[in-house]
Amino acid sequence: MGVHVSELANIDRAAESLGDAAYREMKERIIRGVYRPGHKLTVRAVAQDLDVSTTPARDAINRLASEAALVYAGPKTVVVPVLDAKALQEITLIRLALEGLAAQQAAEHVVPEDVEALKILQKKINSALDAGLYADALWHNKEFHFAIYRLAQLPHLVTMIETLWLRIGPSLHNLYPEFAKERFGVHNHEVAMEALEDRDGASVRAAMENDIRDGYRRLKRACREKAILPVQ
Amino acid sequence: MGVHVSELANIDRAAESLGDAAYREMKERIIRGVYRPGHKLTVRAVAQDLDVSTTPARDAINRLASEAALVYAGPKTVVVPVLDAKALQEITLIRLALEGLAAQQAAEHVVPEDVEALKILQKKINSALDAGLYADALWHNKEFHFAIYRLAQLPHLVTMIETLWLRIGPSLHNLYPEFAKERFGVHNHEVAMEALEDRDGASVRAAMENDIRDGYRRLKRACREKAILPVQ
DNA sequence: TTTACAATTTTGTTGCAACAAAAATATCCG
DNA sequence: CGGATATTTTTGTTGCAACAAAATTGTAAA
Repeated sequence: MGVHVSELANIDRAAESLGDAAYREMKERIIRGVYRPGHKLTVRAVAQDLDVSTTPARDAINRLASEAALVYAGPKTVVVPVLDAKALQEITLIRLALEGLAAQQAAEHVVPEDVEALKILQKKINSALDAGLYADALWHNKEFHFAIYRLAQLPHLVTMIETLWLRIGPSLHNLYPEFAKERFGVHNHEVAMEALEDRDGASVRAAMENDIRDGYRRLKRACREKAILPVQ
Repeated sequence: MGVHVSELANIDRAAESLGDAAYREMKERIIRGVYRPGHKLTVRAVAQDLDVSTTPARDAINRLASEAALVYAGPKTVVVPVLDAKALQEITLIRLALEGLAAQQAAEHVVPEDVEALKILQKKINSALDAGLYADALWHNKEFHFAIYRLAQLPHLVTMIETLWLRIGPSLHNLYPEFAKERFGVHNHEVAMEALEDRDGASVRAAMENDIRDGYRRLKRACREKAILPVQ
């Protein structure tokens, strides 16, 4: 078995197995929109992409499929999921419950420094929108949300929310710039930060729930106007 | 042509692979308490138990670990999770959010035949308790809960709830018969069924939330009184 | 041209051996 | 005997070849 150059990037991850690294890399690519909805993934193609053998590639694909970040489209075909209205609605319902809970609990542990960090993240979102870098804006938006959710100090909950974002993430990239142009969530984010400063859990929850609902409406509208066609 | 996520339930997947079968079998054993909390699982031991090679055994272990149904207790050791107070509290919080949502939505789709089926399940719970078959009572209790949750017709949600039950399941078996003796949930279940007959979502949710909270209290108390020591 | 069917290629799965890291055991020296 | 060190065993990981099933391509007859 060969030693790979990827060790240059992360020295301290020597303990991580190739399968775990492949999983992380694939997850990142899915979230960042490298693989578009409908894209078919094969063990050997992924292995070649990541420069590993079939075993770690298969490990990564299976793990992502078991989290529903990838879905089975046939007996021997795994694809990046294509969101339809029904799935979008269900995932939004679950997101409201879980992210609402995380947002509310965040108020229990927040300290002023956390809000400062959030303000910096919000600035990054705004800058990315100004520059038209919509993929970056989406990324920073994700960072903003999870910075809040992590404050709740409920690791299981954060992990579960991540799997939900993984399921809708790919479809977001088919929708910008139309989606991002409307300055998603700026107001809701401001309200959430103010509520965090007041340690007002109910208001934090309300703000984040509004953000999720606003995103849902835009996404639903965009899905109607512009059919999301799978690639390949 | 891409496949939409909600269609996945309708697509019957081809013959089950050995890895999937191993996963199912291991999951069943964990839920039924064959492997107790703290039990260490090795690839080769599982392979021998299930009479398959190491590859499907490793697939099953990795998948269960990625769902947190098994946890890493060291660099090279996967064990059945031992519940501590903090984890129990967090999972209960998430259960309240998710199972509450499922219970409420169940009222939107319930038909009288569903309630009849629930009454039969409740009878099975009572019979098992009468006979002192506590493991059976736990099993039927699980069936009762999920029969309600499935009514919500939200497959993603049901899957997520299942992973939560998988995390606390093993520890339940360390607690009965003390745990089961108190006739868990009989009253709450009755209330839930009446609310379902009235299609009163808020009341179904309240009943199931009460059931979860009652279980949580008993579990917490039992954990305090009787330390759950890992086996081996 | 179209359709049915055979040949070929692609692809996921499975078992297994080699390897390295960790754990367990044995050994030796004070 | 005690503790440190060397040795052996256990164990997860990785790469790979063989296999069967599915998808694709090629081919020929109508």
